[in-house]
Amino acid sequence: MASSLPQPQALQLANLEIRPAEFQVLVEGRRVGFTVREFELFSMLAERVDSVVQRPQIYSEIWGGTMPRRDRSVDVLVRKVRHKLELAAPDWKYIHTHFGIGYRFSPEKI
Amino acid sequence: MASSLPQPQALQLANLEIRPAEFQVLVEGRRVGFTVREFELFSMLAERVDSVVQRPQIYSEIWGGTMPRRDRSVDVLVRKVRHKLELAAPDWKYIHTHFGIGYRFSPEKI
DNA sequence: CTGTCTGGAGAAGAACTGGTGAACGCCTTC
DNA sequence: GAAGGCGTTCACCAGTTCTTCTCCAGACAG
Repeated sequence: MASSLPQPQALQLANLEIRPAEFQVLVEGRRVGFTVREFELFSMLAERVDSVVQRPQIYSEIWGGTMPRRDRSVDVLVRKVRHKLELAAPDWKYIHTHFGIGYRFSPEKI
Repeated sequence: MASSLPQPQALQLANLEIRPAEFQVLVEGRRVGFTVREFELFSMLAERVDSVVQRPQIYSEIWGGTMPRRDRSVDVLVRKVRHKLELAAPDWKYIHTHFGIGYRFSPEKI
């Protein structure tokens, strides 16, 4: 029957298809396979394309509360997200580091 | 929101024939033998091929209301559906788990 | 060039989610 | 009223994910 589509809002961004309702991201049809946490990070950065998001802000949006000094959770999560994106799209770069500040999401083909 | 009545004749999907009017599914001619509940789960996933359906959504569509925390009804039902499908088509995989999210229906031959 | 600080990378243990088999209760049927 | 089918619940186990730790490379200041 299919009176309505499964994903009312699927976003397109560069070569990515983002399906918030499913916690899924597809690169040129291939499923990236983020976990829930990873998807949260990905989508919060993707919502702010091209702007640098500060580390403590990322922390508070995903974990809630204030980021403890010396906490590395954000870095580790960024690494995992980068890794999975690279597996799915080896010649693209999405998350850029801004030293001492935070991260910026900008899809760039190498 | 129980969708039960308006089903046309048989649908074909991969090696499956779905007969909504009879609550039955056939794999290459063999009857899978779902119960009503099992068929409900099967068909709600099958209607959304290739998209991940969240666990609570499955629950509310089949049982109605909100899924209680810790509830395992969906898992158990998925297992039964998987089991019967496997008996009927041992070298096919239909229902895929997305950890922490839900399930996705995509017929795949092994 | 050297020292210091920030982030990248890999790995181990903890915590959590889902898989699985079985028991239980409710109906229906014989 | 006994038996079987069905749906639900429970308990235990396995696999996945999250957190944390340690070590290393790169950036920046002096």
